[in-house]
Amino acid sequence: MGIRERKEREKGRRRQQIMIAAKRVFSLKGFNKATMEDIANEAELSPGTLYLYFKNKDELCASLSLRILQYLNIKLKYVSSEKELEPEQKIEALKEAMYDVYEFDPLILINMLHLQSSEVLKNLSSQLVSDIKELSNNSIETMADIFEDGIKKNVFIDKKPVAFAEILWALFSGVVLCDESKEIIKSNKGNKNYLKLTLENAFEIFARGIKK
Amino acid sequence: MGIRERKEREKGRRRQQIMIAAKRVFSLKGFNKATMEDIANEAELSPGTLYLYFKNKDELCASLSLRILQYLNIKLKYVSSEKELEPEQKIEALKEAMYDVYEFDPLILINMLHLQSSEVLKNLSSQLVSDIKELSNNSIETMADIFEDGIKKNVFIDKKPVAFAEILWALFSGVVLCDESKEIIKSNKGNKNYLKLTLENAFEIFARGIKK
Amino acid sequence: MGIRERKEREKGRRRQQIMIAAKRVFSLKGFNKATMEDIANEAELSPGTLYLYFKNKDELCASLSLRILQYLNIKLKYVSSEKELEPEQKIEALKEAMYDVYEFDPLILINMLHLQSSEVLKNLSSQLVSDIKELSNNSIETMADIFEDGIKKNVFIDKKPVAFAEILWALFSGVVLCDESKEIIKSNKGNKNYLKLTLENAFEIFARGIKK
Amino acid sequence: MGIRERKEREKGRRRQQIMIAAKRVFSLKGFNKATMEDIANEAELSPGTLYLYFKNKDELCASLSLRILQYLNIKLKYVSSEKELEPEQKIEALKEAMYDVYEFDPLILINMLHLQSSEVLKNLSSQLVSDIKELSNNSIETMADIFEDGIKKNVFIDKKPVAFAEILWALFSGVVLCDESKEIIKSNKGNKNYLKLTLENAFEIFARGIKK
DNA sequence: TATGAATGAGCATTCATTCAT
DNA sequence: CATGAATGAATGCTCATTCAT
Repeated sequence: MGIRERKEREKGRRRQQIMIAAKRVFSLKGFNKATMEDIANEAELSPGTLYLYFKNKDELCASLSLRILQYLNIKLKYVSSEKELEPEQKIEALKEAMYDVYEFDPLILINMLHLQSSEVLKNLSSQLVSDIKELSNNSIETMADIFEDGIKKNVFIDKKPVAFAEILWALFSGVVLCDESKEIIKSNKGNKNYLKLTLENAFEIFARGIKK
Repeated sequence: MGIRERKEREKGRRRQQIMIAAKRVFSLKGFNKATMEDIANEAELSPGTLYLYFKNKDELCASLSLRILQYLNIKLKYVSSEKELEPEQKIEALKEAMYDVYEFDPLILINMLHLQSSEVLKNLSSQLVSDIKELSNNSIETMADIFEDGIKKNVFIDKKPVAFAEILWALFSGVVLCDESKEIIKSNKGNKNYLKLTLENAFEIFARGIKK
Repeated sequence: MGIRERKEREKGRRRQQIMIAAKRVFSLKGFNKATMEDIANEAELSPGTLYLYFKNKDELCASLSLRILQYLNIKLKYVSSEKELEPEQKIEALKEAMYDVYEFDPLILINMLHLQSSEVLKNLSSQLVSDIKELSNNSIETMADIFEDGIKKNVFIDKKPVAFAEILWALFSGVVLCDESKEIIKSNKGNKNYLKLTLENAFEIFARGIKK
Repeated sequence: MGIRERKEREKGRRRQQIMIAAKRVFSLKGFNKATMEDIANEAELSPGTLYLYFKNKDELCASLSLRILQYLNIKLKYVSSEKELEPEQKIEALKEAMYDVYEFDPLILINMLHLQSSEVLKNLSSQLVSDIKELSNNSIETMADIFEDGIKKNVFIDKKPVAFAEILWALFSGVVLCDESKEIIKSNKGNKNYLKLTLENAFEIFARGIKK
């Protein structure tokens, strides 16, 4: 292992250390009332050091979201690739994966919501923004794939895999989608109905589930 | 109508005016980056005036949540009381009600999430906190009633009405519940599993919905 | 006098109050070591109040330069307009004017130099930058006019009025010129020789002055 | 050459390398906005290394001034010692020398001005302070000598050699003198009129220069 | 010697809140 | 009631300087 490599790894460790501390402090005090000094104390580092690893407070927060997305993505990819599982088993595995994610970071929803503000996005590096968007899309697609598989094998009903993926997604990070609708609105090609449609799809699924 | 009454009504109008402005600003900048001055400008009032109608910024935010809860509650009560509707029609009406709520204030989710922070709760008057809790409970109960009705009439399967109510609730304001779990955790009588259970219930319902 | 007018005047007074305090503190500690809190204390105001009247520290400093330029400009305009003065008397008046300016604010040179940094210019409102440039140019032109007048009346030698104006100027605010050369360099139309030329002109004048 | 000597020379080289980098960075960003890290990057060294060669940032800056003063001093001494030159040729040579200095480091004026702050002087080693003062005085004296020479030979008018030296000096480093007046003011033995006198002298010379 | 990660004091700036008018 | 100028505590962030390697 070269020196460069070791340093890179060391740097990664520090970032983790800070993010874990941040997670603890955010969950205790909320994003706003948590100060960088709080986080530094929790990480047993000095305030200045935080800025060696994160450009600013918003970027630290967004990195927490990126981290959970990466974790989710790995889990989903793994479930999707398990060839020998039956569709229903895959759904079961998916369910477990989602639980895992929640266990890993119960704050996921709040973190994702915090990204919603365009004022926050201004403070993020474009790299980070595009990473988050890419992982979000990947996750939705992988979830959809899992359902597609069930449909192909005639175990699931048709038409709703994406809706299902989305309602799951909405539960965890609804706002990322919301953010995309904003862009659609901006570009004058769409309207505010995205979340409404998601809810509508969810209702249809619910409706089937509760009927005898 | 006495003078006192008229003044009371006038005061209510001003509060509405401010809340509408706050909603617009929050949706644009997010709760944290929105300043009281922004809101005052949007409301065409001076910053000082805001404090004649709301104790502080957190209470203004919480009042937005209370407002949407009141709106939701009226809608739900109305659906529940429609004796002549069949259970499936009631679900359909419920669905429309939820859409209405979303149309009325798409920010509901974020507002509710913001209440989660115990640091925020400290700043609220106990009156406001209890109002919100009461309306939250009423809404869940009314939703549950609607499903109960269907179960009694043998249109819906048994056991899941509350689960259904909760998943809906989770979609809109899950975090208020989450906040309660926090209190449970604090009092050392419970654990973090509330949202997990909600998700679990949701999965079961989903699972039925997608099976042939 | 309308209310608006009175407020405008009041605002101007506050700006003066702050600038006078800033001048005192800057002269005592230098621009960098002077803190906004120092200035606030000196002005018997709170730090926040400073930002109601000046966008940031750099803009407060630049405003000091603008202020002295305005003072200089008035003095010069007055000297230039005195029809009944002989050229030599005008030069004498100009000399007194320059002394006055120096008495008014001995820090002028340092303030002007501080503007030199492009990093500082970034922090200034474009309005302020253009005001400063305009007044600088006006001052040079008015000085040149005074010498022109002497030349026309065959009291002064030809060709050097602008050079003379510039050498005076260089003594007081050389860097503003320097800054303009920077722009010339940027636009690839010029080179770094502006100050050199100024010196060269000065030398020619000096040379004449010291010869028998 | 001994090892000690070679090391000393090596050390001098490093100091030069750093000062050259500092000069570049200062000219780009100004003294205040330039960071030690900027300078280290420009010098392709690490920040820590800078402190092996300079006690602190202020001392690095002052060393730049010292360097230019040394350069100037050598040039002046050489001009002064050229016995075979006529006074007017010496002035011409002096002029060239000043141009050279300006070419060598156009930032000289700003560097000198920065030394003005008594807060800066506190951070300098007394050795460095006395070196700068000595070289400053030497330079003025050498310039004065050059003019004296012309006066003795009846080529220049009497009385103004020091004034001329000072006006030149004021153009380049006026503030070092200014700084001395400050000390005089501090010790309650003098007043603020030094620069005023300098200007007055300059005016007299100018006045002669522009008359027919 | 050289490094560069870590430091932490210091500071500019913000903004919820107040209060004299 | 309404104002909005003033407040000043709070905090994000910087950067000269240090020190273990």
